Amino acid sequence: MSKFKPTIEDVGRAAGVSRATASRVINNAPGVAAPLRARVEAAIASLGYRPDEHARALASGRTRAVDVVAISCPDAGWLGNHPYFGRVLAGMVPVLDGVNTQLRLHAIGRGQAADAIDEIAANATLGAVLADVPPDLAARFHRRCRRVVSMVPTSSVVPGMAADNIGGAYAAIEELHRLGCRRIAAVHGPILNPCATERRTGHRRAIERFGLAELSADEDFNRHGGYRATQRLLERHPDIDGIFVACDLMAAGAIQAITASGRRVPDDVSVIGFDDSIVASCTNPPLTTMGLPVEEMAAAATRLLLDGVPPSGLRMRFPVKLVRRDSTRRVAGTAPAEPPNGLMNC
Amino acid sequence: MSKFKPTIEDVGRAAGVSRATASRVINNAPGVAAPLRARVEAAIASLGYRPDEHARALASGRTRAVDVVAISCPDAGWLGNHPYFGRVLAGMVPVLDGVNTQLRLHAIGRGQAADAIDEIAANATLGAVLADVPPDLAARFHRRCRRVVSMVPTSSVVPGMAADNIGGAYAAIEELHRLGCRRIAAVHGPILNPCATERRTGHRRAIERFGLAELSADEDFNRHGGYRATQRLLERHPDIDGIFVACDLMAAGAIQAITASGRRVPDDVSVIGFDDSIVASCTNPPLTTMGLPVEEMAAAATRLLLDGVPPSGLRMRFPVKLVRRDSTRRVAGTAPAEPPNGLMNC
DNA sequence: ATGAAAGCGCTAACAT
DNA sequence: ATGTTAGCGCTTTCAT
Repeated sequence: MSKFKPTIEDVGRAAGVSRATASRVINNAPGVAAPLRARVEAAIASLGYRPDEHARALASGRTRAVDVVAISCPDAGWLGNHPYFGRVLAGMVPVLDGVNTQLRLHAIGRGQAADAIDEIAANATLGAVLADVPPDLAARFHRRCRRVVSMVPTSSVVPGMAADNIGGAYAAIEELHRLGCRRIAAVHGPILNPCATERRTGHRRAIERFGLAELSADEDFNRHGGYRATQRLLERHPDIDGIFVACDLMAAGAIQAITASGRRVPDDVSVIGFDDSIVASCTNPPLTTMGLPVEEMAAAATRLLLDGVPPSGLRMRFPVKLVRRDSTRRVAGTAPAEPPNGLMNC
Repeated sequence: MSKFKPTIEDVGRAAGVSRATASRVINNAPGVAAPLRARVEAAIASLGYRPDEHARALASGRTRAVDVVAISCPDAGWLGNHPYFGRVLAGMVPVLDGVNTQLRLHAIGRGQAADAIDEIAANATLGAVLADVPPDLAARFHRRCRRVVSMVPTSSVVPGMAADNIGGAYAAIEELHRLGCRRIAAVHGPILNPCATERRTGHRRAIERFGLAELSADEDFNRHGGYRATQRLLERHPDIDGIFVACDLMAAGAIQAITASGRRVPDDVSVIGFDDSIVASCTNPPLTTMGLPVEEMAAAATRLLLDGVPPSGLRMRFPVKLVRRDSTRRVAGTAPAEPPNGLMNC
């Protein structure tokens, strides 16, 4: 493997054409005769030519980069600790691999969020994946730059990845009901959060369908919130026998609160979470949860950006599917989950 | 805020000097008279000049980038799911912020690891942070490129961030002993893993010091491994009353296994983990653990790379400190952990 | 110590 | 359809 790095000039020479023609082929621009194009492509292959991204960026004025933006809570280690972001990155990296595109990570604090959004939008090239950006800021970004896709349903004009949150929440309640639970409570996320809203809707539909009482509480999407909400719920309605919790982190807190109240999971209270993140297999008992294909969604979002400007209002739908572990009662005749009841790989 | 982006030419003109001089000031190269330097600096400030990284890279032949490399298990969603990597990134991002340096993320599979390492080393610019790279590959990287720092102690020539794994493990056993445990077992990580080795050493020293029997098992650093090891240990030594587990993920499995055996945590068996990652607060009961300052370590590693070539064999030491939650018995007179016994922010 | 000038590898007008 | 040429913004000799 030689040290020499071929330039477009070399390619042109090898193919017996000018630099410009080589450039056209590389960027598959129109206006190159088929035979020439073939020769250039052969030259590229045989030389192992790879365009220099810096020269390209300098000459054309545009860079190839995808931005990932997340609002970080300054007080917490959010970005770092929250299982969600790692999954988003994990989904993006493989699709960016080999397409000469840099991945820029932005963690912006709540305070200067609007300015940061403007700045990122102004410098965007291929576009941005919004990992956890509230609707108003997402819309703001979209107003300044169309090359953007949100990982969650948000302002209706902003292209977004739409997991079936409604169906997932409905299915969770349905499962609890099938398991025999009749006093089913729900721990929801923040009022303003779009995902939380959808999951709330699914829950509401299900309780209407099954004729259940509405027992619910709202809190922030974190373990502590889940703990508090569950504690409150249990005090107010001691006969609760099943809880749907709108995210795994909260569900971890819910299980702790149930245990602290002297009840057992799932014997006294069944719990279903949402996400299927790493924490789902680390709770005790391991958490039954509605699995979200976060990595796939992130990959799809990235591909969208790579392919051009995503059409405004686009929604890509993703299914949410039940992952049974041990925080829900087992119905007679059902095989127990594979011991030790979690992902084998974690 | 105008749309105009000043170039080095503008700076030169504003300062009444040539482009070359401006360039020298920008790169603080020697050979510029103090007064001129001051004028150029003033011009830069007033114009809000920011050098174009692409032009710079093209002209100089070098880019400003820091690589992060992690070995990913292909079968698992490792990079995405493992709480560790998110923390590493979270530590790096803030120090890279505003220094015009790109962060390249590499997740390489076990198979083509050596090739990938060579490739990354060949293209490294500011250098690489090795997040989870085994000693032989770390050494290989270092042989090809000195601009590298490992997040864990590894081959002795490779600069590394060294958490006090030995002291941490020792302190964990010490705590268990203080709490009254006398049949203390240890669940260790893989034989070849440097961190696991150090934690094993700390454990060994402590049991010698306290005159305890050596009850231990080795498994992979994941929940499943922790589960299996604990299960085995409990079968062989039913009188175990405390377990030190070499990482939080394993500890989550350990708690599950203890519960599954009909014992209670911490009443029958106390558990101490290692890392203080997100999962530590999500187990049930919340996990007492030895906290590792991963974000700080990653930040330090990044700064090292930014500052030049880290000296071979460098070790930066970081303390590991006990975080008390509820998986360890409470001694009489000790205040209970803050309810709900976890990080308030997660 | 400072400036002039030649590229870095590529794209994009403009010619042909 | 293809080639020629002029930069993109910067670093870096080489003169002065």
